[in-house]
Amino acid sequence: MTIRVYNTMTRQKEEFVPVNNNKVGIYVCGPTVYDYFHIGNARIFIVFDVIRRYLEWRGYDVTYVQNFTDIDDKMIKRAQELGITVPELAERFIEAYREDAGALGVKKADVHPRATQHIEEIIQLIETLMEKKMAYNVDGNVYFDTQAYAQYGRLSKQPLEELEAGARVEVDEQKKHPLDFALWKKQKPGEPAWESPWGLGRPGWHIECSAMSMKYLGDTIDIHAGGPDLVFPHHENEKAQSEAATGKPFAKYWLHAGYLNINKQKMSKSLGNFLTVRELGKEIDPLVIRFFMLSAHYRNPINYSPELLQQAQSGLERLNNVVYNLRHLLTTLPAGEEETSDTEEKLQALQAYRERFIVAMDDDFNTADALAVLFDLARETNTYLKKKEISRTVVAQTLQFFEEVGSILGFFTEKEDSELDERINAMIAERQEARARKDWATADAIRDELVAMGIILEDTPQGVRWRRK
RNA sequence: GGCGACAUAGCCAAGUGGUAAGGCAGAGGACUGCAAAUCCUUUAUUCCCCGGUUCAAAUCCGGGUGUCGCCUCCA
Repeated sequence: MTIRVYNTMTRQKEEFVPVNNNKVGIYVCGPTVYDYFHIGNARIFIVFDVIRRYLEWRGYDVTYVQNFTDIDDKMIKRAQELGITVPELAERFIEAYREDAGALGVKKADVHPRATQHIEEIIQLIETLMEKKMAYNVDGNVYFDTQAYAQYGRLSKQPLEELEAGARVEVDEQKKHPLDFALWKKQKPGEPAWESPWGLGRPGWHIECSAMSMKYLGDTIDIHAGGPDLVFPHHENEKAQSEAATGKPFAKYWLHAGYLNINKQKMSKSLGNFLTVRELGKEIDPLVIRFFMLSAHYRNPINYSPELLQQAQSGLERLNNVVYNLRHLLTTLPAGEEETSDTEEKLQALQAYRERFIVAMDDDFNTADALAVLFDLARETNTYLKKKEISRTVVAQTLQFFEEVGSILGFFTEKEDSELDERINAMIAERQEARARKDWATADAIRDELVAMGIILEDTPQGVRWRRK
């Protein structure tokens, strides 16, 4: 079986074949660290985190790079507003990124390069472009010459004439062509700047990704990913400058997720209609946000509303419950019941679920379909757990499967907090005694007390089970 | 003006030629001391509309309508 991915470049699904055998290089355009990121940004981090984990699970040796843009106009402006330096600003929000992304279950990238730590590489790349006459310097500002690169516009499928006609960009008299973009920006008074062959200045936005991508992943990477609004001009420009410099394809597959909308409008900083993970995470388990994102295909637009998040929470709880139940049963099921008459049949059924999961994910990472497979298995498992004879082997392997796919999707990790367990168990024992003598009032009082502590009790044929929240 | 995406039940959502997955919510039932969790039943003769191709279309083609996005910093 092979994985198929939708490539923005060709506008169709293609068979996924890495450039170098088993090695896969992925570069995802990361955040500009001038503020907390919002749930629209979060979608990108989550979606490509899952794609990364899935490729790893499928046996690829993945190197995952996600940058931090720590110098640009917005950084400078925000630092001034807050009365701190640009590096201080960057530090603050990189730390915030780590916390928020971590809460969402997003793994750290193998490398999180920062633009300001790669000025040398950026300058070298610009020099290469100057030597090749693909860039020109006007009084300390260096621009990429889009007219010198024949393929410009191919990624975004934008005819050059139309881009020009529709351009509402303010005319920069220095540029030879309106579409030309800055590789190096001359320092303005009070701005951070670095030495360069063209004088003091700072890198343009697009060039940092090219330079860092090449440094960590080579001239041609397998997957270059980002938000849909990066297709043009950011990725188009990255592609142009990179390929102009190396003469090689920059990325084999271009992946772009869909928007996260709110009230049917794109959520964005500039529209001011955004909701940060930091804020929302106070009201709801951030993993619910993650589940919500994965409940639709990553390329489709999804609309945010509190009601939909509520739906997602219910759905995730259903899956969490079956995993809780399996874990609980594994601790209470007596030894010596490894197999029952239908063990073989159940294990085969489990194998079929595994295959369905793979088919779904192989098809352009269809997490919505993959979750449906888990819901089907959840129903079958719940039914099985009501039976008189339960095979320990089936329980263990079903749990193992849930935990395995959980490690791809980012769910079902066991939370440990043993310090409370003892007290909870004592209260449960006390309640059981009350129940034994049919003292329902005491039993219910203890249960209410536990609920107040965030513990939910369930009386099951296999004993009392408790879980958090 | 150019380019593009999307339109499936009350809500969310998969499905790209073979006769509508899954989740949430609702209703009824089972289980339970009561709950919780769970299970069963139930909710689209139909996939925005109109044509066409085909034995067969939600799926392909043409036209239309609607919503959104990109073309400017944005994930």
